[in-house]
Amino acid sequence: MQIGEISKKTGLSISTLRYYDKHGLLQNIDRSNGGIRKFDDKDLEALRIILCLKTSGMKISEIKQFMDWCSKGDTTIDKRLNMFYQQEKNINEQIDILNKSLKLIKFKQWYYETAKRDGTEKNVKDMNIDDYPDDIRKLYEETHTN
Amino acid sequence: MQIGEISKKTGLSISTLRYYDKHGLLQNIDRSNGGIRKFDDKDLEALRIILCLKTSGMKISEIKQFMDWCSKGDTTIDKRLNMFYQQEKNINEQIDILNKSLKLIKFKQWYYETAKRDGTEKNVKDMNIDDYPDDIRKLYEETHTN
DNA sequence: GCTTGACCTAAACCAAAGTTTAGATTGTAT
DNA sequence: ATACAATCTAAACTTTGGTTTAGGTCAAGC
Repeated sequence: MQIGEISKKTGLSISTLRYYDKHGLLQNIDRSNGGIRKFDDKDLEALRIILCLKTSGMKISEIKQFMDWCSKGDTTIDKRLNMFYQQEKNINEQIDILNKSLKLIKFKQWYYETAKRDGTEKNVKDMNIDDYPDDIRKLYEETHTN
Repeated sequence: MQIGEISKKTGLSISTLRYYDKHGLLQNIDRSNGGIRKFDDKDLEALRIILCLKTSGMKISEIKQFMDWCSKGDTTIDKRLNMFYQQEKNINEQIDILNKSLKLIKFKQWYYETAKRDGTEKNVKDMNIDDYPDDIRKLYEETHTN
């Protein structure tokens, strides 16, 4: 497979693929005699991991580190395993943060739904917290502490 | 409250707070006669939203758009409500992506745990998919389709 | 042999989200 | 009055993750 086909399969632009190659994320990609990159399934699998790590917030330089470990062989198995443990933690933290954001978003939805019904923000803005519906007050308290 | 105290309360650096102010995220912050910013609880509440929107992936320019709507009054209630609906969708999509990443991470944890036990990556690399444990094969199939 | 679309590199460019720097001002405490 | 920490601005700088541009090659079909 050539770079154009890989681009279509992964959704990454051709220039991004070349950028990743240049920065060491795609290690020992074959080349034709003329210098054209020849990708195989192993490269697609590497890209799957790269995309996974990238979308879960890992930096290019850290992904390169991992790829370097992969090339280095069995002596780095432990490092790679620990990286995946760490990345699991990172992802779970991100999900927690997103769920917390979601609570504030939900509260604001109620706030603006109320304002919309009233035709004005005034009433809901001046409303006493104790007069919020129970579930909304709970959201408010969870998102407005400390 | 002055900028240093707000910095401590929000965890944002002083320069970031000034950057946000400059880019219109903190609208009509009071100033002392000498020009020093005086923050109040309303500003802290605004920062709560700013942080929530930022950590859930919204760009500074989009957050500014929202703040501009807030300043514009009741005519923009609908736009603001819709923004919160849209942001809920965005967050849920992000969580989905993270959960998908988590599956590949889990698969790789098993892969490297096995390699670690064996002392080499060789066996597990060459292993037939049908010989994966059931739960792991499921993870593999969920993350290696299309 | 020639054309043509896909590919190549290096280097410049870009946007976002800040951070740093330099030099000036404020305002509180002694 | 003076010292001092905290604040101010404008402008330059930084990092990350690419994209764009310019000027070539490659290789398949006619």
